[in-house]
Amino acid sequence: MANIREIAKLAGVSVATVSRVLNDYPYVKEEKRKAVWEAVEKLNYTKNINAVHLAKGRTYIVGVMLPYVNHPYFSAIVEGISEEALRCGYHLLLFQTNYDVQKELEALEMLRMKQVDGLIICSRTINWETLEMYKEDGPIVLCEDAKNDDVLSVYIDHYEAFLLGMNYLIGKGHRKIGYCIGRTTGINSQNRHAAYSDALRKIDETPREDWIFDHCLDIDDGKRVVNALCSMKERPTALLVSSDQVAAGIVLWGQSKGLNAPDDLALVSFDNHPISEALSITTIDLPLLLMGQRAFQMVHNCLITGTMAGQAEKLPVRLVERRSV
Amino acid sequence: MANIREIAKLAGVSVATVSRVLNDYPYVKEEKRKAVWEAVEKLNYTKNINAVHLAKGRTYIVGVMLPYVNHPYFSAIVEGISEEALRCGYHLLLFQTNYDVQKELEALEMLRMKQVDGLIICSRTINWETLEMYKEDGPIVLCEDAKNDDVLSVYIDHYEAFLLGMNYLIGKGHRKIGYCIGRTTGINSQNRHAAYSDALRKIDETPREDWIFDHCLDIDDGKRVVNALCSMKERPTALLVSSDQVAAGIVLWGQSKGLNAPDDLALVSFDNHPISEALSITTIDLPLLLMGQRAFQMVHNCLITGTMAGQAEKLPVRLVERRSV
DNA sequence: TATTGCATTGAAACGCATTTCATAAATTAT
DNA sequence: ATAATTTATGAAATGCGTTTCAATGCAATA
Repeated sequence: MANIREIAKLAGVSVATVSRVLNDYPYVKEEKRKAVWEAVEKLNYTKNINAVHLAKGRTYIVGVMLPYVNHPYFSAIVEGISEEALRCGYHLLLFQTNYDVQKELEALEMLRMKQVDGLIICSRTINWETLEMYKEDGPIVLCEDAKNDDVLSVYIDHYEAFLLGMNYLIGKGHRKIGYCIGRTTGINSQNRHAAYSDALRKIDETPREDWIFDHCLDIDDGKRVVNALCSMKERPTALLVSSDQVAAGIVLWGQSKGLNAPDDLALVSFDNHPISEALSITTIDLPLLLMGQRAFQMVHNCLITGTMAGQAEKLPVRLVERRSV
Repeated sequence: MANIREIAKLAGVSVATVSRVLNDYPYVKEEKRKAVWEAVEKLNYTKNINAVHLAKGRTYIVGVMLPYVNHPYFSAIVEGISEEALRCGYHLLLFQTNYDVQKELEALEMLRMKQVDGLIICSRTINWETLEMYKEDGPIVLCEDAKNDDVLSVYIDHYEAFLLGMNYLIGKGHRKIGYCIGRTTGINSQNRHAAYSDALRKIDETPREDWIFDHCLDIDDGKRVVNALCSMKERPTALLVSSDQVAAGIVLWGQSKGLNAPDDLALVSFDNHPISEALSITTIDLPLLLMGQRAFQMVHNCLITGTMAGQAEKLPVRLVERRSV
């Protein structure tokens, strides 16, 4: 593979001039410019981008840390990030973690090693203190409530969103309410649990452990929830479900068990994925695409301005009334 | 940021020795090893990975070219790739193309520039000849039928799969059959159309243009198809649908229009996504996760053995009978 | 004791593009 | 016509880790 020095020699100019031509800088005579392009053509030259990265100290790559990709929640965020990245000439490096702290650390190390110019964290397990150790290494944007102003974040206030759902159900007369969630750890989940408890406390009800369904991510999990509900002596009259996918599973598997929404079980879920519309599920719209877009914009903004002032942006949610309540 | 030379100076050894320690090579006295680690600690040293990439001529990154990520079909493939990549210590760089040739070329250029060690193409628009120009630059694996032995591919024989679906419907007595597809260009789509035509010809039916629904990707598109069907004087009795998502949309939106499966419209779709089970849709299982895994393994195999012998691996499909026919 | 061989270690070359600094030539301004 | 700019161009430094090659030291075999 030819390098820039060979081009310089063949074109009869210096490497600096070749670099100028290649990067479209002014102050190069037209004839030399032509000579360089001809040499490039003749030797079939292509830049070694790793040398460029080394010299520039930049890669124009942003890392995306997430537990997994094949879930609508995360792929929607990634789509948003990707859209913006594309527009700005950046690429995305995926760090799939499965919530493994070791893998999360690896992603952070990659920021330090300059593999990526910035990092977007869609979800995490790693603690706050560890995260802070990498603040100097490049912009990090969290897609969750940072509760902390010295880091960048774009987030959905899941306390508020859950409260919105709870109050809606309570307003419809429900008092025996449970919920489904992807995992119980994680800041989003904790916020949601707090909203759940607080809302119940207001109507003098106590949270019931057995009405909280963990590990609910996909349609299949709805089946599990339906089965569990069917074998309960006392069951909730309503569920708040953290994902439309799970709610869809509950609706569909519920039908086959004679557990119909909204009469036997009212449902309010989250995302406003097309599936919720098709199934007439009342849902709380989450601007996931927008969250991804804003996250990238924040990283990008830091990169071009050089400032890293912490800022947190809360995105609005909206209840979409349909027929599952 | 400290570099390897400063570490060497502080530890009182040569840079070669530092490199040996850092990379865990033998033949370094224990005391020097310790001195190096201490210097690393003291100066808070981290490798600049771009220098490593430049020196090694490898990045341990594999590129993934796809039109978009937020569709279950592609996110399943990416999940498979990612799983294997993780196991082998590789990372994934996303090239989202939206089927734009310019963007596809960019991904290929990144292979040439050594940004990535290999490339997996999930779907493409770019033509065969262009693709071949990058063969020398590193392993490229196609996730579609290459019909050509001098490139690597893992694929689902969509001709065969579509034929399987068609014959199943025909066996059930259907003769007026249409189909839904994501796009009409693309090799997979062409194969499917060929199977459709061939199957109809066998029973002396002619393909009907207005029973072929293009741009069908998501649940929403099912709505469009239902609306179109409802306003037809003569409508098909069965549809082959290239994605479970679309089939789900057709089933659900069909219900609200009094168009019920299987009586008013029989459906056979593809993927065997959980949603098809929940809706009892007869589907043809596509091993997407496996396809992703095998694709990565092929790239990886080329990288470690250095051989690039073209090979094509066909993955099996399987009809899952349920109640939409 | 002479010799083969492994353990250790460092100097220097290598991968390659970007960028700064100094210089020279060509214009424009005074 | 002279000073002040602007245009053009190359040498050399810079970013930084890996790897090869030669050399030295020390132990084991002949």
